[in-house]
Amino acid sequence: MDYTSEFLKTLNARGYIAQCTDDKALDAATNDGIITGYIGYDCTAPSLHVGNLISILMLRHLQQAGHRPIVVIGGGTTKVGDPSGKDESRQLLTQDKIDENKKTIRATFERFLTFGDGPTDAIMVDNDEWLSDLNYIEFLRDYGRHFSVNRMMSFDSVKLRLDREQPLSFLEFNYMILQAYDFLELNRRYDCTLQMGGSDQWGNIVNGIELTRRCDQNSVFGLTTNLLTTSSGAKMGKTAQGAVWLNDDMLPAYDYWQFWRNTEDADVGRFLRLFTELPLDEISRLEKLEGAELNDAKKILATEATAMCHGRDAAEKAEATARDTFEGGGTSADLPSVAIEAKQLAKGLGLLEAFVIAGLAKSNGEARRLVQGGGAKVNDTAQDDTTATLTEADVQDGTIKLSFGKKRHVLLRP
RNA sequence: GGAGGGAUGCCCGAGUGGCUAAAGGGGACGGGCUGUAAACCCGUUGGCUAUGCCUACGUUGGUUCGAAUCCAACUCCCUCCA
Repeated sequence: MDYTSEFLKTLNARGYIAQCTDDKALDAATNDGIITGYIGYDCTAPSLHVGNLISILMLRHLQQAGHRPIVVIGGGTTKVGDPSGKDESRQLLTQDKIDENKKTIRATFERFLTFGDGPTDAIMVDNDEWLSDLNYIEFLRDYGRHFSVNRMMSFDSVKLRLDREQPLSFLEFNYMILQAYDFLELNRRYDCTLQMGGSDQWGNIVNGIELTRRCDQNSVFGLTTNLLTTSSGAKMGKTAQGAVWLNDDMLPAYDYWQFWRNTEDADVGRFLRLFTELPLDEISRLEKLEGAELNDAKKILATEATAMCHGRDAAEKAEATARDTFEGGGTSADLPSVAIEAKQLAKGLGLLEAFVIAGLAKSNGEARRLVQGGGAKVNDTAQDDTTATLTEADVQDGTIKLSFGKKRHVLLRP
């Protein structure tokens, strides 16, 4: 449909929207004045990853369009565990671990949103505040009666698990009720009328909307985005090292830049619209580039996306480092580096061990296979001897450059 | 509570006394081709002080020269019955 509000027009033009519970009414509401919208994040890991990025950017667009975003940290719901999209119960996290994760996740949002006390300033709340104090019997009588088990069984998050004959604990079964209650509570506390999320959250969101209507007769909205996949259908956000984290102590800005730089051709336009804030006509020009020229668009994508997450300086530094490394064929002093002791070189550091110390290989065995497969380089020279050692003679300009394949490089600094 | 079925490497899944560090597939990684892309082709995919040693087929014991494979007990899951 054709939207009239700035918020929905932007999301639509940039390809964010998958489903909306009532897009006409939401369009009208966002035109009418400031609305408050929220997205919840469970703290199952110490950092969010690119899979969460779309939703974070939706909050950002919400704020830029003159509305108020709420970030809900799932301190309470994490204790239960969302069964959506998972085959098996996740291991339950300890309270300590949850608290720790909460702390490190918070920082990420400050890059993307403006927090404060103003009418459109973002706020962050933890659902542990209201969930942990619930009284079981009271909760069941007040809210549990609004949920039909028959209906709950039909939601994908539950149905998929049952169809695949995977166990679903009663604990997890309650997740959707708690998330629904979150929405009701946010509506009461902050007049929040919109919940957004990935399309896997559709069921949970709809439950919250219904609960709010049944309890308080308020009508609220849900809006979802498509889950992020590459054109070739692969789940996005995994690299050799694991997930693509947003916190730079989990993944350096250089590696984050590299992640975007390696985008598939077919995804460039889509990603530029979703993950950068370049004007749309500029994007349509970039995505029309063909062949090797498309690489220029990928560099812009990488730099813009990295700038938003790690700052413009870090992004440009990553770009320069990549240029030196890949196009200059040389070594940039800004590649990720690992310190080693001079003593180790004096007595000769095993080649395999060096790769492990650098964090490029998980074990000597992996390093050995790399050498045997012809993918190991020292100072850009291929290595074929698994028993070789590194000495002071290998130090060039104060470092030894180790390469794992063509793309992953680390400098050892004695 | 009863009856039956199941648990294998990152995932799926074959194996039902020695030839099994365990077929096959997926994923991942490396190489080739390219454009730091995709597709395709080739290779690798438990660890180590390495012509050997250690760990591994739910857990713990047992039988055997030898067990993922046979036996017992236990744990967990699934299906049906009550």
